[in-house]
Amino acid sequence: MTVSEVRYGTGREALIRAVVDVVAEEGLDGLSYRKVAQRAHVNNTLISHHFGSKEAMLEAATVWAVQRTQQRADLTLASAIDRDFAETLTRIVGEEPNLQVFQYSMILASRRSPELRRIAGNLYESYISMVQDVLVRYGYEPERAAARAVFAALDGLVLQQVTVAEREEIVAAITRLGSLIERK
Amino acid sequence: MTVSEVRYGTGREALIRAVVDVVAEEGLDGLSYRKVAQRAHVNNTLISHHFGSKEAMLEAATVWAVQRTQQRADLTLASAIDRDFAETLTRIVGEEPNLQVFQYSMILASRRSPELRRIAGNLYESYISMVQDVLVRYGYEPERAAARAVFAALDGLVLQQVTVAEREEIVAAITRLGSLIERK
DNA sequence: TGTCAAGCTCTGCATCTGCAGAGTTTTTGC
DNA sequence: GCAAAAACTCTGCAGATGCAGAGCTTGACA
Repeated sequence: MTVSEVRYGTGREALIRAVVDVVAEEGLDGLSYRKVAQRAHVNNTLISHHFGSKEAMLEAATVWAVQRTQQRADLTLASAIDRDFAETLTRIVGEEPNLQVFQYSMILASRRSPELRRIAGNLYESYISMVQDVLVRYGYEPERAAARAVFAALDGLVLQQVTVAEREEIVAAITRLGSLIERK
Repeated sequence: MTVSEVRYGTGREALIRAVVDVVAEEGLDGLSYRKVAQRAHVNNTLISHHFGSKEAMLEAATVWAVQRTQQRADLTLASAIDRDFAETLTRIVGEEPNLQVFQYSMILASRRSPELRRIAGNLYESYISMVQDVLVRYGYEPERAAARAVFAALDGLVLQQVTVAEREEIVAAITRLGSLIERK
């Protein structure tokens, strides 16, 4: 029996990380047991062992990605949407773009999966709450619509960053967003 | 030979429409020649005949979707980001959600395809220009950063509409966005 | 040290996939 | 009306896929 390249007992997490990378780089259409396993340096049937099905594997990877993103969001926590914040957010996104791309893929996939929809809905609500806190510091009443709109702007700009735009363009847009919402 | 259910000569467009629907409903991972052909009511090998490959079929569908979206965007053209605009935009999105979902899928896929990246980049730039025109009417200088940010907010809100949020929430957020950017 | 459960690999298979090549049908243009 | 091109269908196939079932390895615990 071939000895696995990962430490015994760490295969599950290696698979999850591999899922995120493969999906981000090759899309959900490029995802297969063999590709994930190769990336994780384990045997592909370990996927069935740990997750049972492809769908369950994706759900587990989504939960992992969400947790990881929220840890990193805590590092980004802002009291203002200014240039510092823009530089920090785009730097963090740029360090691990696959994490974001994977999540956008799963957001879209949530249309076909009640469980993913629940996870995605909760994730977005938590982000909207964080933005709402920031808006309160800007002097706004705590209201959902404004927070949702501002969060959507950040979400949309991150989507542009990982797809068609340059980081500097996103830094400028986020900074400008901050000045747009300043109470005058 | 089985008689096709679509009028002779219209198979190509039927396939393209079917691609958009299948991708939106089942993801790129759920896309196959047989599924698309079944949806289009033609024989699956007509795909090879018209497009040559799966990738080329997706590019053709993207071009079609972009053109169709831009026609519909012209119907949405706003002089203001207000409640009327919000109702119209969300209504149009709600009438044909698959078109939007397909495009988000292809935006993500553009990371892996120079041609898709070019198409997506152009599409986004044209939208940002439209938003810039609106901002000029609001009394803003013609500058890219603000337009990009406001377009991103609309893009992010449409993404939420087709995934995790209710239409009324999006209407409220777009309306609120309008008031946030009003010069005071 | 031995046992058992969890982690892991190997073998195998039914089904699906993209698409090649040949043949049929419809349209176009002279 | 006929020939050629475009549109379309049928048959077939090599390769890929998810995952079942059996067996091997490692770690935990008594």
